[in-house]
Amino acid sequence: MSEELVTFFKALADSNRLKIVGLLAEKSYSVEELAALLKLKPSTVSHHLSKLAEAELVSSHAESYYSVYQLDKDVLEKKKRTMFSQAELSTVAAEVDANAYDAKVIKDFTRRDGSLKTIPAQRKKLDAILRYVVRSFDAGKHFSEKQVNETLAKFHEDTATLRRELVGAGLMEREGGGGDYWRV
Amino acid sequence: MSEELVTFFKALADSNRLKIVGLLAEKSYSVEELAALLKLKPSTVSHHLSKLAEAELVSSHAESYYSVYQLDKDVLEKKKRTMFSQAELSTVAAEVDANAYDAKVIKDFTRRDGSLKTIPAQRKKLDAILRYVVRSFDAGKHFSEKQVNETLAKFHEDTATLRRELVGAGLMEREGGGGDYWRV
DNA sequence: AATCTAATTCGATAAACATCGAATTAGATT
DNA sequence: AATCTAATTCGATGTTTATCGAATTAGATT
Repeated sequence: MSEELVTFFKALADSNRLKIVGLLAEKSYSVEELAALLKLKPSTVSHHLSKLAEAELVSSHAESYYSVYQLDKDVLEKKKRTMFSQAELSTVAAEVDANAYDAKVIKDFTRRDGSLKTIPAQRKKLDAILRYVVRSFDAGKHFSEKQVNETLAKFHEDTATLRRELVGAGLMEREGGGGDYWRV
Repeated sequence: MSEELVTFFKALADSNRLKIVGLLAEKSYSVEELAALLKLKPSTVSHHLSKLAEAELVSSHAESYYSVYQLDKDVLEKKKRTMFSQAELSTVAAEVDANAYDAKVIKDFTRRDGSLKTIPAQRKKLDAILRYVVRSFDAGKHFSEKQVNETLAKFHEDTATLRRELVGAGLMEREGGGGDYWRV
């Protein structure tokens, strides 16, 4: 998906290639002419044109001795319209692993055995850890406060804090003073 | 002028930076969060963000421990609108030396003393050479055919061809069968 | 004031890339 | 068919750049 976008931006991320686009916007040119105008060797210009062609920005046709290149203005217009659209941006964002943040926090705060080194002080990290801890409670089942504490003790001695935060974060609910807990 | 444009495209010509833009389009993130999501080190993300900031695509503000980065959507919108406009393209094209083509052709076809090695067969090159040759005739003055031939002989022995082509290209005009020539 | 924590900067490294010259290819002219 | 000419491809080179880890900086919490 977004590799195509990178190809597009890479194609334009060079001052000589931008000049080529600027020149071709006016009229078509052969490789030789572009090389003379840019003071580059034909082989270099050929290389630049192949990058622009890969991004579908230019195309060429033979004309006597020459390969005459022209700008594909309709492609340019289309790219311009879709560029940075909501759809495009979220497509790019969708390529990142949304779980990577939680995974990193869990990795940072747990030991090999899965217990917590410390309880994170920072909100976002605590939330990630709570999402990790709550997975130990089967959904649908109900637990006494004693059972909850036993499970939480495998993670950290401060079971009271964990219990309170789980409820506060809305990951578990409680009913009655004595304590009937379940995962939401 | 176009260095700014190159900076802009370079900023977007990397898949991780595109992902950052995609993520920031949704909401703000700290460096640490971005690093976790992209599976990169914070120092690397910092480097990417500074490139995006240089292109004025993102900015940051301090928030407790964190530097929180946000996307500058208005800048993005503006860039999108002006991008590839007629004005922008001709600005870029204007940076190339319009005389470079003629200069290259003249260099390729003349000897140290300014005389022609050959007369170009190809139209565009011949035109460039004719523009070079015609500079030897003072504007405003009139010349007999004999005088014209004397001047052209310094360039090439085939004075008849040069004379005919100069008139044909509209660089000189003639009046009367005998020959009264002048530069236009 | 002392201590944390995240961000940034710096130095190093490996990969990507712009540029060139030489060799080759593809087409057109003679 | 033989010969030109421009374009492309290939190999080499020096520069840029993405990435990391270590050291430093800047701010906030205790």
